[in-house]
Amino acid sequence: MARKKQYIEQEVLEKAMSLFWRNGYENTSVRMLEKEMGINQFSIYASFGSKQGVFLESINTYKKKIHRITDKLEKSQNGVAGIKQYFYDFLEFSEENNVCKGCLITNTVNELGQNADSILMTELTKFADGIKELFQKNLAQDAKKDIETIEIESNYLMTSILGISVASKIFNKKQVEDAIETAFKNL
Amino acid sequence: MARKKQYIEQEVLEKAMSLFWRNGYENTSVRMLEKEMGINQFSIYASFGSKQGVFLESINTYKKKIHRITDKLEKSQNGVAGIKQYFYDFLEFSEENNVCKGCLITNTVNELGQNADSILMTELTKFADGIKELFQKNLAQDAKKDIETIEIESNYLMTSILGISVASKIFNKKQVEDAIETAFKNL
DNA sequence: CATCATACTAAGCAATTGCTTAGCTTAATA
DNA sequence: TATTAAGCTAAGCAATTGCTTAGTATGATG
Repeated sequence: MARKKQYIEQEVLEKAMSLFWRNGYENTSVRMLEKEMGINQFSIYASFGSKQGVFLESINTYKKKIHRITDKLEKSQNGVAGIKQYFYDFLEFSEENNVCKGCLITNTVNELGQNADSILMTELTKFADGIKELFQKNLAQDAKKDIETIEIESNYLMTSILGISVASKIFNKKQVEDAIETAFKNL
Repeated sequence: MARKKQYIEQEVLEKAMSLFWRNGYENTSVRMLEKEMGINQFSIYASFGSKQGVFLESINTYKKKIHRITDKLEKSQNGVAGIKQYFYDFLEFSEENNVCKGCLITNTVNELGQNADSILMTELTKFADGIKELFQKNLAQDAKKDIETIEIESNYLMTSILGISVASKIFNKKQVEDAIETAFKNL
């Protein structure tokens, strides 16, 4: 017995996510969100509680979006080759309108660091841990690799994908591809 | 025939740099700079013109500070081993009070990206290009490496050091060292 | 000692920040 | 058709942003 929402939360979240992805958390104001999401501030606060709330949901939306390629990695049976494919998949994923935005999660950790709210930080860490596990799972498909090697190489891969994430925002495609190709010679 | 400044510009810049390094550009307000630098806003604007001006000088101060280790890389004659040493030197350099702040230049590029003012962007790019040249110079000390190999491997090294810079802010020392060791296995 | 260019203090500027609220519109129910 | 719970509009809140300025203190020179 009441009025219907004139917007779909998932739809406006996609737009919010895109804005946060491009500009970072602090450099995105609620006024900017208003314009991008196409709804009034009242509606933003009614649906998501706070700017932080919109961001948290944007992170979740991002996770759903990237799930397409993490899922592919999860199902891969090609060992290191599968991980390398994930690097290339990520490169394609982080691109939009020929603008490379890196990884929203990485960008956020890099921007907020220790200052990040603890609920948010938990979400970011959970994602990173998930990726590391996928790397380890795929590394373990090579029976020659023992536990310690897998630990070392997964640490290496985590650092590498961070590098790719940042590099993709500033270097050209050839340079990033050089990096990926050389990075996997070590495994 | 006038009053003397009660502060030394280089001294207050060190403090400003440290604050920007910890918090990033946007998350550092002029009020925070006031407190950290220990001088009034009037003095800040009299000496540096604007917040942007303080930041630009902070970048220069950073360059001078990091010159200690880039200079060591410049003088190195150990080829790839010299570059690996630079990675470890950087790790130590970016640490302060047991808090790892990464690289101020990298942090800034990552935060501001395309939105950075063009004068600032020029300074950032110049620094990155300088590092890449040093990598190439050291790679070239191995006579077996041809020009194309050097180009590819320097692109790889640039991406790697970016990764180390970000990783150092979130991962523990062992994890970052794993990354460095593996990164240099096959160069 | 008097001058006066420069430095310092602290108050205040408009603009923007995240967030709230008063008053109106909508639409499913009785 | 009248009721009413929910959504929407737009104005406005205090706090903070980067920056300025009026008034005062300083100290090397004449």
